[in-house]
Amino acid sequence: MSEQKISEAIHTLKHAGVRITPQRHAILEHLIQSMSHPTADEIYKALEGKFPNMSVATVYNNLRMFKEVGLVKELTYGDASSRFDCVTTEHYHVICDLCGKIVDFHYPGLDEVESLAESVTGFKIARHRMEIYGVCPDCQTKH
Amino acid sequence: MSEQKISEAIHTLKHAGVRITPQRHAILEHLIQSMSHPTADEIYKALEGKFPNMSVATVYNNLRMFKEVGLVKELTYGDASSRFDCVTTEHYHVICDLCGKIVDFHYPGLDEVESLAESVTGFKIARHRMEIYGVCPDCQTKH
DNA sequence: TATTACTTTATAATCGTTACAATTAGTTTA
DNA sequence: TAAACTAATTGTAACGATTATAAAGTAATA
Ligand SMILES: [Mn+2]
Ligand SMILES: [Mn+2]
Ligand SMILES: [Zn+2]
Ligand SMILES: [Zn+2]
Repeated sequence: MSEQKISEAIHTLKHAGVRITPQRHAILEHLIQSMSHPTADEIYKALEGKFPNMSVATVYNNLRMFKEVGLVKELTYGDASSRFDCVTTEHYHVICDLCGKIVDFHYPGLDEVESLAESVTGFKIARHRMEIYGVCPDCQTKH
Repeated sequence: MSEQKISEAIHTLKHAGVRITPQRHAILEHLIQSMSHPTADEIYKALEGKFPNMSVATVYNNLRMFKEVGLVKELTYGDASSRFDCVTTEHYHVICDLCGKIVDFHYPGLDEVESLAESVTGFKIARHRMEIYGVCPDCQTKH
């Protein structure tokens, strides 16, 4: 289960010459075990019981670090906070307009879109992002 | 040309019971004639010669208004400012990773992605967003 | 142990955006 | 037309997420 993933991640960090501090370990563990897409502040609040003195800057610092070594991806949205995803394999997200729930959505990739964009615009395309919006099953039943 | 579009937009506004103030007209005109995707601040700066006393709040207020009546769409990005697009027909954007240039990209729409997402997740899908990232022709030649 | 580099912490600063209250301008009513 | 009402603009304060900075703590190394 997630034990496996945590120790892999720690190995990656050690290999990158990064110290495994208690705070760092806890942030990583929370990210992996939560199975969700938490914001920096959600992580901060989730850990304040265990680390009453941890600074919110520590959460941000470490999330940036994790991004740099490829352990997490940042999902950015307009006004709201960024969310962080430790599933770094290619996938999309379906987001509920009402409650904000984010669900992973695996899809074959849109290579043809990229190659068409490349030929039409002359850009050298590197990647794309896509999110799909709607109303989740829970919110549908709640009227 | 854009004259046509401006008068159509003004008609829409009047129909919505909105006064056409000089500031409002200028913001609208700039949006339509610029043929680009300006930020609120870019609009503000572009008009400060003509309206030295205009408040930045006026730009934001009117952009929100335009959005509400469907004249413009807001493109939101992570950290950076929102950009505003007065082409409200369905299209995508190709964005340069180096200079930030935004180019329209028309593509048949991804209805199959939406319907697959709907069946897989149980969401009632309403829409999606997609952006494609790469390096623009200009930035490619500048090495 | 002394030195060094890394990490955390606390807090100030930044930036885009919005809220608010006062003022101005336009519209309707008497 | 004048008064009353409504909409819009302005200037500025506030907000919220994130980053910068400097001081203090901790681990690694010599
Ligand atoms: Mn995900
Ligand atoms: Mn566009
Ligand atoms: Zn929902
Ligand atoms: Zn470019």
